[in-house]
Amino acid sequence: MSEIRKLFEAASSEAGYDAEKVEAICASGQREFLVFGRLIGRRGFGKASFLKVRDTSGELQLFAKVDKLGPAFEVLKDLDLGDHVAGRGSIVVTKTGELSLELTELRLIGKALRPPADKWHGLSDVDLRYRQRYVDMVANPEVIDVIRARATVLGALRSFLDARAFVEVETPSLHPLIGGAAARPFITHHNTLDMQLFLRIAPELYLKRLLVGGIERVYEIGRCYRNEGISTRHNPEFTMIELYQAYADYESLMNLAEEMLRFVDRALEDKLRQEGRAGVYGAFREARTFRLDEPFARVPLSQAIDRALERAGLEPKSVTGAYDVLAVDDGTNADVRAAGDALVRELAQKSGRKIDWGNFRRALGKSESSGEQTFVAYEYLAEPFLVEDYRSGSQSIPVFIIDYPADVSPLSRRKDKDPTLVDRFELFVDGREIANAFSELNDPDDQAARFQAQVARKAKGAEETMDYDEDYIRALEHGMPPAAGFGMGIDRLIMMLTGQPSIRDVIAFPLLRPEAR
RNA sequence: GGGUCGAUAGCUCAGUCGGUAGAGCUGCGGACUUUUAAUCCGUAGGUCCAGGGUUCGAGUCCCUGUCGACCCA
Repeated sequence: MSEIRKLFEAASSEAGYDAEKVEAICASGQREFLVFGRLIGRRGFGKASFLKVRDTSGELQLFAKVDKLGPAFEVLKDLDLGDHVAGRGSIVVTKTGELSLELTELRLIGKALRPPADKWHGLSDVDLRYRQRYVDMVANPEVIDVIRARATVLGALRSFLDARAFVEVETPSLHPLIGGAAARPFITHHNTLDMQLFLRIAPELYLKRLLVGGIERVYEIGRCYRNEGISTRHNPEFTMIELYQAYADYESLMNLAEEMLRFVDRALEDKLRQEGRAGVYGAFREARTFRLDEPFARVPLSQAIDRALERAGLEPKSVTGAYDVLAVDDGTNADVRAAGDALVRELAQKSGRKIDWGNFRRALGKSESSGEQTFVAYEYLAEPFLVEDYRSGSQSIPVFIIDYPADVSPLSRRKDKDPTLVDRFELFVDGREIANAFSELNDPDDQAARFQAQVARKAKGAEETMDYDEDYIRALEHGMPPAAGFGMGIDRLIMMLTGQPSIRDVIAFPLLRPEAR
């Protein structure tokens, strides 16, 4: 354990240094300490000097006096902010009440040639913060809190799953085919095999092969790559957890997901408390506008649409029954367009909510099936309002949207009672999607047909489609146990738990354009 | 892809009406033995994002581009 931390624990209480403890230490003869850390502040007084030193556990003031330090006092001349120093001395409390180490030894043990960021304003250039994270972290130590929180959360996820007999595996991230999600891949090449490869967009199909092989509970936490734009919610490489459980269905995974989020949050809180950083957890908690402690809502997608429309003051059927009138694309004939325009004018006037009708109609126009239309309706009519529609007190509660259209779910098992729907859910926390899960399709013929449909869409020019994976079909033909699978974006989870507004804040080195010269 | 804002010293920023490029911090030199952004004195530091245009004269006005932030899609 770091000496600074040890010293603080021995000599201070929550409020600050504890005079009695300091006395006790001095009396016990243990007042000598050796600390290492980075110099983050200094105030010089000629023959005396105050140095503020930080290590991973905290900050401590070193008090250098020429009469105690002797010739080593000269070291001060060469010290710059950012340097790493070693200081040995005995604890004292200064006139102003700050716990300090009165130095008998001082050594420069690591030199900083470049100055740190502005000591008062810090580093506020957002681009520079991400580009030179090492500068950012020194200037804004709360960045480290988030990185540490990330490690804690990953550890908690693992212990949660390990305790439930899940096996952690690592599957390939170089894929010969595109599969497991709807996204554009990064393309790369293997020289000796002279083979085109894709960086994985999801580990899904490999994990399900392991189900076929007999690992009944399996999960992977790993990097995935999607060749798409960058935003506050998207980084082209991101970390995902996927887990699969044989002889389970999506309902059991909803229970698991709820438990898992609460477990992880509690683990984060416990860890920070243990480390004496309860305030850090408090700040995370403070930044949240949602709560995890109440049962999550579970709402069928079509009901979510109806409910959102009702809350908007609209008769649900007036919209859900009129998709064909509302849809527009370049080929829409004038009469239909006029009827759609009239309907939207009427709806927009009645609606108590700002709905993006224009883009909703264009998305309907691009839809190729009624299932897609329903999904699009959900995206525009219900999803933007989840935070308003599902609340407890002043906070939103997480929502499982369940029973998606089969048309938008190429890997999910159809519902027994309604084959146009699938046993699937997406979990929204604070209005943001963080997880997607479903009962897995294990019928090789149905899967083959859905791969075919994907290939056909690609032939028509669609970009985010999967390839036909023959080996995966062959695996299913060997018999995959009925199973349910769950995928969650780790980065978004961390954002949510730590209250960070941008995915870049939870990724140490987000992808950036090359530095301008 | 669209909109808004921005880019000036190592860092954070100011720069009026178009007329010699500024401050604080940092750095460097000096004073100072209990400071909390220490203080005080001195000093150094510039491709004003790039290119073009208007003008006697452009950090400032105009155009184009690059990069970034935020919002929207």
